[in-house]
Amino acid sequence: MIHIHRAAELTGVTVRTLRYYDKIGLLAPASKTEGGHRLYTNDDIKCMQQIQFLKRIGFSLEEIKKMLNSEDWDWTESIKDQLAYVLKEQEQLKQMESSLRELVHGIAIEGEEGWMAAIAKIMHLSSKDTRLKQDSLNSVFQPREKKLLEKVPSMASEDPDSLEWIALIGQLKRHMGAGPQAPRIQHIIRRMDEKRLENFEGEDEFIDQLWEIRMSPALSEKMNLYPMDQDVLKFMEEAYRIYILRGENG
Amino acid sequence: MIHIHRAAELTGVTVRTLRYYDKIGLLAPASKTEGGHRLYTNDDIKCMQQIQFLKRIGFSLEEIKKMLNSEDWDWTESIKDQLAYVLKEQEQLKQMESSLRELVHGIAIEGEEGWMAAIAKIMHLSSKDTRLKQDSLNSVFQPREKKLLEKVPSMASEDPDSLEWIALIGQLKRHMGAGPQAPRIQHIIRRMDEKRLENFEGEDEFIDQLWEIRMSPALSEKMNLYPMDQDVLKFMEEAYRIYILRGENG
DNA sequence: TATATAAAATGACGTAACGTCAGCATCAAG
DNA sequence: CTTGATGCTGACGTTACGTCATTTTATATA
Repeated sequence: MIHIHRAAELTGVTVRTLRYYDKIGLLAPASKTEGGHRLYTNDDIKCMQQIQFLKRIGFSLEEIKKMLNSEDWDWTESIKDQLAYVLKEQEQLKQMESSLRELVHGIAIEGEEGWMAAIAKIMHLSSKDTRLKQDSLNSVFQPREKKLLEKVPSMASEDPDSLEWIALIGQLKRHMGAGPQAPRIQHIIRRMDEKRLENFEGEDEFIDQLWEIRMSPALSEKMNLYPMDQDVLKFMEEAYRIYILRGENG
Repeated sequence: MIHIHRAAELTGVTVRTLRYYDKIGLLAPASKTEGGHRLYTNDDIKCMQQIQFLKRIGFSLEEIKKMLNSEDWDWTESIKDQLAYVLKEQEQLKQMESSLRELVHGIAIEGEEGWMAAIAKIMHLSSKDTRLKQDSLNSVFQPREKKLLEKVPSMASEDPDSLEWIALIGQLKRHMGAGPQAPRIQHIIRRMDEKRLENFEGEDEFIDQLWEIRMSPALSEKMNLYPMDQDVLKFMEEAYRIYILRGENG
């Protein structure tokens, strides 16, 4: 005979929870004192732990009650249902995660002041009509080039290559104040050039086309490329010019 | 001037929701008629869509209200928090999923009558030790070095420098197959070395210490550093050795 | 202008799983 | 018999609305 405080300790829940479960008829203690104090047995504790488990895998108290009460319960069915539900929840959370990462990347590059713009941009992208994006994509590129386009950094991606593009652009923006010939900037540019060669080798006319798109913010946004400010682009061009010149001379 | 039914259509929520948001002070319509009918403007609709977005990524109405009201809000902080929360939820759901799958398996083997036994087995797996972490951090580093530690890439970090570290490690891992002397690898290593000099100049013994921690996966994980596999570390050391040698010779 | 009808308003109650507080009863020890 | 610790019940609060029930307003037609 265990009183309620000890039972709460043993099962890891609060006293209130035990009383609540008693009240809703989920788990009544084996006996009570004359004064009405609840007295739990070891079996009650075990039952409680089972309830905790079923709760952890996502069943509601109402469902658990039904399961424990009815003798012949279709376990396979409810477990399958629950599995489907859990999988759906995971999908949703993944979407949330990707939206949040977009926001993180957006703010990292645009600075905190640009959050409103960042949200506006992302809102546009994550609106339910994904077909518009496909349409504009189809209108500009041929099938062969669409495969290449997948290698271009899109904001939501976690893949290391895309991630570094975003990181490099962010650093470029952050250190713009040092001027285009600063070593730190030149290192970034060199790294960008390396990556350009590695990822898009021999596809120069494709790159050119892409470049033009980036110069038009509206089009870039439609196509889900990471939007870059005009001043960053100008700065980048300038730094790149210097990089090429040094390469030719030294 | 749009009345409430149309506004509900445009934003994809119910009429009740709009009235509710008005009541709790989250979004009041721009004006009302004499009789008290709510009249929304286009700006109201846009605001509503922003609210919908913030809701979709998991913020509560209370949080959204605070965000929209206060002018200077720490977006990075709340977004980071939210991301952490979402990731934690995903972890939980994954655990649920695996438990559910085990249950399916268990019932398939034991038969429906054995479900009690199946649950008992699986219950064993779910213990909960989440202590430590701050402790281990305090025990290894002095205060001065903890400040430096903040510059080290942690998994939840959003700033471009940290992001690139993660991206570089990811790429290293991905292209390990090419061997340590491949140009692509050597470029990554060079970039890492540049960043090391830029971010941690003159803190060599700290770097060494960090390196040791990274060699111990358990400790590294506890401290929330980006987890690196042993083989990646070995590979990186080898590639770095080659990089240094080439620098000395050429 | 009177009326029929659609649409809008407010208010109350319900949800899931408890937390928190108030006020009173009971238990074990001294 | 007192006292302090513990337990009891009941009520209200939480989130983001859904679902009535009742009443008021807006608009179109006769």
